[in-house]
Amino acid sequence: MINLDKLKSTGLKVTPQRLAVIEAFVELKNHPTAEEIVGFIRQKHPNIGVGTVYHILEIFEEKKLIKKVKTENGTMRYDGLYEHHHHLYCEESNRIEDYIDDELDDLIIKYFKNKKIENFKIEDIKLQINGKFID
Amino acid sequence: MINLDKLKSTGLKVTPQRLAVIEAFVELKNHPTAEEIVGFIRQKHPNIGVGTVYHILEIFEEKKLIKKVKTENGTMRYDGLYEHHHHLYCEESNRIEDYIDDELDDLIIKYFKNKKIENFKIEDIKLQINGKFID
DNA sequence: TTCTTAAATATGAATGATTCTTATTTAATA
DNA sequence: TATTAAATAAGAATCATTCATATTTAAGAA
Repeated sequence: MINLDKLKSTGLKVTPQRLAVIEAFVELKNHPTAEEIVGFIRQKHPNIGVGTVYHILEIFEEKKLIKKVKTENGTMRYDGLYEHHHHLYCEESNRIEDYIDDELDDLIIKYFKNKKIENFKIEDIKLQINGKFID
Repeated sequence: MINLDKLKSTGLKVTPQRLAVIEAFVELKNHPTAEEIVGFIRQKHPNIGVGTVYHILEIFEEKKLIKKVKTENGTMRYDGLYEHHHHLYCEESNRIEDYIDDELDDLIIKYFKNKKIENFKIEDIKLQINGKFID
């Protein structure tokens, strides 16, 4: 998950707005949209600009601190976890959770060691696991 | 792949515009955007409305004739193949190809028969296979 | 500490894909 | 052939995102 140290290690300037975006990722669960992040931050910093947040998110993505998550309806959501992982989706509730499973990754890697896809060189495989959360 | 018979079997009206959208799916490869579909159709039917195409695509999706494909940059693309399948993506060229692999599906289903995900009931699993096309 | 400067931010206008509204037309059927 | 619900064309409206610009600021240098 994104944090201050990771931000510092990129060489980017540490600004109150960037700290606020990081805080938003820590506090907000479920892969927030840009608007949700702005809403969260405005509780404490009412003057943050929407454009600024979009800009910060873009920069953070470039620096591999966060990932964009495309959703069914088109609006972007953002994931504070950059490292390789999969997603659990519930279309009903719109909830998204990260799913990490090294054993599964191994299984799939092994599978594609034997069975090549013609005309395609695989670099990365992500699973979109659709279903329902039970709680 | 979508075709006239499938359209008829939904009970929807068969209109020239809908036939043209079906033709666009058959002719255009690589999961076209709404704009690309409009462009293709306008070669023969210059007066088709953009809103009409969006409306047809929405209806077709509801009736399970096509699928929406979300892309990295946000604009929707459409897939004339509805049946369960995976996608090969190349971020460089923006090309998307369908990938069908029953053996792989079996493997994954078996895996999740043993290893349940806590608090989640799986309904469907799709793979996003990122890499490069070689031709 | 103060200065310097490139980088970051706020603001609001612009864009572009998609949706909506409304009047008109048409496919299907009786 | 007449009827009618559904489909379409046209263009306005929306909404997320991007862009342009003037202002401010973080971080390193002096």
